[in-house]
Amino acid sequence: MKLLQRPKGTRDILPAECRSWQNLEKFLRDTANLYGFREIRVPTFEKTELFSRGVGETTDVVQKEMYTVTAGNSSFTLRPEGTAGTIRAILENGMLNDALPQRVYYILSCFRHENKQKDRYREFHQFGVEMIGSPMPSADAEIIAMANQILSQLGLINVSLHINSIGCPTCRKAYQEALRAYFAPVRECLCATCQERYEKNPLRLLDCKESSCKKLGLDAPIILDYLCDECKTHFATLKSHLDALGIAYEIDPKIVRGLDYYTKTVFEFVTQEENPDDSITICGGGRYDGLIAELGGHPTPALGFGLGLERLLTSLSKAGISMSDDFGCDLYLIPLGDDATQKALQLTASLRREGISAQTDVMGRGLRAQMKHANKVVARFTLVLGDDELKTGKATLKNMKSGEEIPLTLGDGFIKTFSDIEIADRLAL
RNA sequence: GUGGGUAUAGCGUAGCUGGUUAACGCGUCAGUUUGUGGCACUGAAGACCAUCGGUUCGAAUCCGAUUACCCACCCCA
Repeated sequence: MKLLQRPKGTRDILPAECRSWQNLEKFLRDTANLYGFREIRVPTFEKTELFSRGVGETTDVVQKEMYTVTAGNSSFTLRPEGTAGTIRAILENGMLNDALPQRVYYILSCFRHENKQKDRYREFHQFGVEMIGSPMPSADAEIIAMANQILSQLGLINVSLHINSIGCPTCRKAYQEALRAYFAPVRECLCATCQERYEKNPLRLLDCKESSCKKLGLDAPIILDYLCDECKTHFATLKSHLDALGIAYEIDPKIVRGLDYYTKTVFEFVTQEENPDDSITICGGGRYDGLIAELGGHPTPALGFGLGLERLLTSLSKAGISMSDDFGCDLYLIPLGDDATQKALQLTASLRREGISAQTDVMGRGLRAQMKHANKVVARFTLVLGDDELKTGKATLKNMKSGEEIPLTLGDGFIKTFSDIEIADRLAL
């Protein structure tokens, strides 16, 4: 029985749901193309060190959520996110020697060994884009605009864009000191985890859900006041670009992001819920100007975002937006008897060769049951193939939607005739 | 890793304080007289009541452990 149990935190995406995935993926690919992004496909696993260096040794993702295996003398890890491997591939293949910026996108699954909870899986799917080579705020604006277009074009109204700048290493250091100075007097009053945060990552002190800690943090210094001139200008220009694009945003000094490689701009698209604690991030990203140098490339600015497909799909269905569609077949052939069955096999084969989706009985059902089944699989037309039809070569095509019956002759012109009728019917919709 | 909840046919559920063949809806399959679906009606198949152990004359029902899932913390997509 254990055999029939999938690993914790994984999901089966069944045929009914796959239509939604396919449609969503197609939409994402098309949008990526509009913005000039080309697809890149990278390995599912990489050398472990790529992630510990790229994502950051101190992050939770690296410290306790990686699926790591040792094979031979090497350690490999299933990708916990898409950026590190993508950047590795771009550097390894010398893509930065080509015209900049490089724009790539990917649809892949990521793996994190953490506890399953609402909208979190151990294998989850992500659509991501990376733009490499531009230090300009206009690049930030384009990336954000793209994510924004995706969400709004899908009809997702109740998401809001939160942006922040976490500065460059220089100004972030100054800010961390300021935060420590601010919290130092009340340090004893913080919750246990915040005590740790004080030491390890003061930025996260502002992210605590404990109401007592929230209160203590109300008047805390915010990073935007500590940005260096360059970062400050960058952020201001980005805001003006977003205004010009008519993209609404909210400045949220609390966005920190869990991956170490971010610099300057960070942003999240978050669902709006009645209870703010129920809101969930469906898309997150930002600038990571230091990552490429960290991985051994020439210092090159870059940025991107990741969009969680599971989360996007649940948000869509919550909003009553369906990505699925009716999927059936164009013609269902209903053979009666052995001779007719063989004839139906031949006919469906040639119909399919002409690009017409055709099905026929493979269950040995009777007429009535076959009609029911044709209805079940959403056949647009049915055609009964019995002794009479085989003998006379005359048959009746039935439009399952309208009930209309159209006489036609089997034989050489049959497929062409059917094709014309089918196309006319499709256009009439 | 910590705390709370749930666990009954493919899916969604009922089964009250333990008592003979575990119920219902959806779905599946077959029929409703002869070659035409969607509706309706009739019937059938399908469950060792998560697993293991305990209490008891007797457990889906009570107790314990295990596992899985859900929710919260942490963190994130």
